[in-house]
Amino acid sequence: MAQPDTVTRILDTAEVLFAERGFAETSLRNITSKAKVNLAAVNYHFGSKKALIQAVFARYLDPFTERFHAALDALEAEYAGRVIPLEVLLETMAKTVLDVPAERNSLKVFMRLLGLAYSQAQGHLRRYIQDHYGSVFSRFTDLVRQATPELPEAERFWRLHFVLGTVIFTLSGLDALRDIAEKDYGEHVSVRDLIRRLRPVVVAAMNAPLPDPASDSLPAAV
Amino acid sequence: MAQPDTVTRILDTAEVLFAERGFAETSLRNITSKAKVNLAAVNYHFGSKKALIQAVFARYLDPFTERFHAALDALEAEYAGRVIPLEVLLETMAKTVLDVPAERNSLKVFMRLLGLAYSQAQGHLRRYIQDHYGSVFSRFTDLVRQATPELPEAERFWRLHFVLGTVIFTLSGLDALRDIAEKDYGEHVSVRDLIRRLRPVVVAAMNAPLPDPASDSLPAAV
DNA sequence: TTACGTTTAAAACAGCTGTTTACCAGCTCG
DNA sequence: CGAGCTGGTAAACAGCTGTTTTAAACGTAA
Repeated sequence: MAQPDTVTRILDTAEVLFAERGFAETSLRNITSKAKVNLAAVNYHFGSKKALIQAVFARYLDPFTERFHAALDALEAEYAGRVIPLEVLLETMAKTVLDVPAERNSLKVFMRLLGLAYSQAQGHLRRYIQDHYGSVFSRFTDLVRQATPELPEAERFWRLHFVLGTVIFTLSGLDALRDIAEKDYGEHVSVRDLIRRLRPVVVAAMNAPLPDPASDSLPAAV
Repeated sequence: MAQPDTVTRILDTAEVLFAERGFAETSLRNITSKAKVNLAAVNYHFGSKKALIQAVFARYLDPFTERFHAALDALEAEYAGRVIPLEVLLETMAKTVLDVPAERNSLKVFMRLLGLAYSQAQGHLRRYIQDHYGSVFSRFTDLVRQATPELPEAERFWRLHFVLGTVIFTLSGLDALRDIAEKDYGEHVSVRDLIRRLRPVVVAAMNAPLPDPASDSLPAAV
């Protein structure tokens, strides 16, 4: 059995270690020794550790954006100008997210990486993701806007991030939570189980009644 | 006005740097030089970097658990055996969380730390928090159980973590999100604003309809 | 074959990491 | 007085970090 490409071996090993321990806690020597690759190969092929991190993300996000754009194209064609319901939009996103890493059976890794990217407050990664993949997100939020015309602009913005928090937080900490759930409720949950549970919660969150107008601070722009 | 204690100076500086850059990315030399304290002082007073990290958390969590227990005591006395409504429980928790760091005006730091603690998949911190502060959480979930008798055990467990994800995720990434919101919607949000927006969403999420039993509207992959 | 660019290998690089050591100031108490 | 303690200091420790350098092996084309 021919070993995969050196570049591929590095990426495969790096994404697992990054997901397990974080970026700063994973050294290039950890990666290269486990991948059975020479240390210098990383700098030769990727240039730097930062670039390697970005490459790990790109390997997930590039196919994701491509398929998500395609899925949205299909939806817009199907609905032919009519408003796409919110549930359909959310379902489509979930399907695409689940679909992309399925080939490598590594949804867990993907979600952990997203969680890490978010919890890295400052730095190159957030900028990189924003710059390279912000447009897909914009397109999605535009469609969500059309699907929820009754929501004020700012409210929709915040609610989208609320549910984003729920999903990333839950799926990125899945292993730890699953251990607790299994111990306390003797119930083994799969990722698919979890998404089934997430759906009604997310929909309810987006459709929640508007908050009371601010009482102890300036009223929001109405 | 005399400089604060060496121990306090270390803690004050450490919590800010940890919140800004994470634990691994913050060296003891970063902390001690900014705090104008000798490098060895950290190991002298705390023993190790790990212990310093735990001490930073303890300074928030110890007062929090104390007040939260007190607040729950008051609630149980007030309701005298009757079921405490879910909204009241959530409101009480929010108030306590807001109350604790108000003295140092550092709610933001507190939430960032919680987010970091959660995104650290493995390691000492999760164990430490679980061991030292798990009992308050258990008491709270017991009360939530009584307030939501219609929810299956496992469903309630997951929904609590869903909303926990929303809150921690949003508040710990507050600065970045606030910048976007301000730029796009010209609206400045305070933490209190955000909690006002969070309330109906969280309540709706907890009260969402139960998911379809193991339906398969999602493609079967994996 | 020679020649060439690509890929791997091992070693060295300077710099930073957490921790420990040895020492000193100032204090209290016998 | 000196012993003993506490808090603070500078220096050194061994080890790991990302990156670069040097050398060798490789496959392919002339």
